[in-house]
Amino acid sequence: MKIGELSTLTGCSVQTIRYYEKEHLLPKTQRSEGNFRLYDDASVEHLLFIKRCRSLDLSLSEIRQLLELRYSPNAPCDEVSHMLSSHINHVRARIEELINLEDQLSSLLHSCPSQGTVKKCEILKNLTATQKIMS
Amino acid sequence: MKIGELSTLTGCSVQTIRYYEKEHLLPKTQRSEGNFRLYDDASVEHLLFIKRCRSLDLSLSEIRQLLELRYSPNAPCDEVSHMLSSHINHVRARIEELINLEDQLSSLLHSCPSQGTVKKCEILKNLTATQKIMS
DNA sequence: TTTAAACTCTCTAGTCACTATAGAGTCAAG
DNA sequence: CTTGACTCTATAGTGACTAGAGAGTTTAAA
Repeated sequence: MKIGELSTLTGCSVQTIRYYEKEHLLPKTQRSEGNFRLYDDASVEHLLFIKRCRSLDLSLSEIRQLLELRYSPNAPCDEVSHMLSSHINHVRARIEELINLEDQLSSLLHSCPSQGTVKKCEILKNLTATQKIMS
Repeated sequence: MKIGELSTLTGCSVQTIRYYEKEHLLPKTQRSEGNFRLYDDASVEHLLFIKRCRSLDLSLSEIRQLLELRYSPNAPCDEVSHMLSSHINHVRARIEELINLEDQLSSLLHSCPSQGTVKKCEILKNLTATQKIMS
């Protein structure tokens, strides 16, 4: 199959597929006489693996490592779970940050009744000088 | 004061300050005879305003809008709170996404006892084919 | 007075994971 | 034989910086 079909089968855009090849996440494929890339079912599976990893917010370099492991059946499995758990830690930390952020933003929003002019806006005042926001 | 002092007073790197100027978040300053940028207390305050907004994850273009409002004392204050609340919505949505992600990652991690080799690794298996992960 | 260190300047390129073009070539159907 | 859909490579753009080169300026010590 050509790149367009691979694209519709996997939901990855054509440019993304070419980009993954350039980044060595997909191996270089055979080419047709007219220099079109040719793929097979294994390519679909391979690309779906990548896509699934991306949907879990793994970086391309993490995915590169996973792909290497994937094709090294006798490597110890620790590395996989280790990578995953450190990734989970990142996600958790980010959630904490965002929850904190949401708190601050809410306080800020409620500090102004949102009537009148900018001159008296408590939001802008709070943004200006203080590090603490009164709620 | 010169850019280095502004940098230490605000905690913004020198490059960042120059970048903000280029992006019109900071006005162009006076220059010394030797072409060094010269700042005053108002610059410190201005930059701290930007920094505070950045710490709330507002984009530079949002901050540009806020800065404009800040110097338009008679503008209605609605715009400020409107921007803020739509930003809060973004943050909340992102939190939801990440919590979902964390669930998936945890399930995935627990699907493998993390002993033995890659060949039998349930994580890689789950990443490969299925869209659902068994927990 | 010299000179070395510390600072500043502009300009350019790199980061990440794509996305969007331009301009050219290939292929199948009508 | 031409039209349209597809593909190719190469390049530039995104956001918010960061890092570096290579040059000029200032300040302090020797």
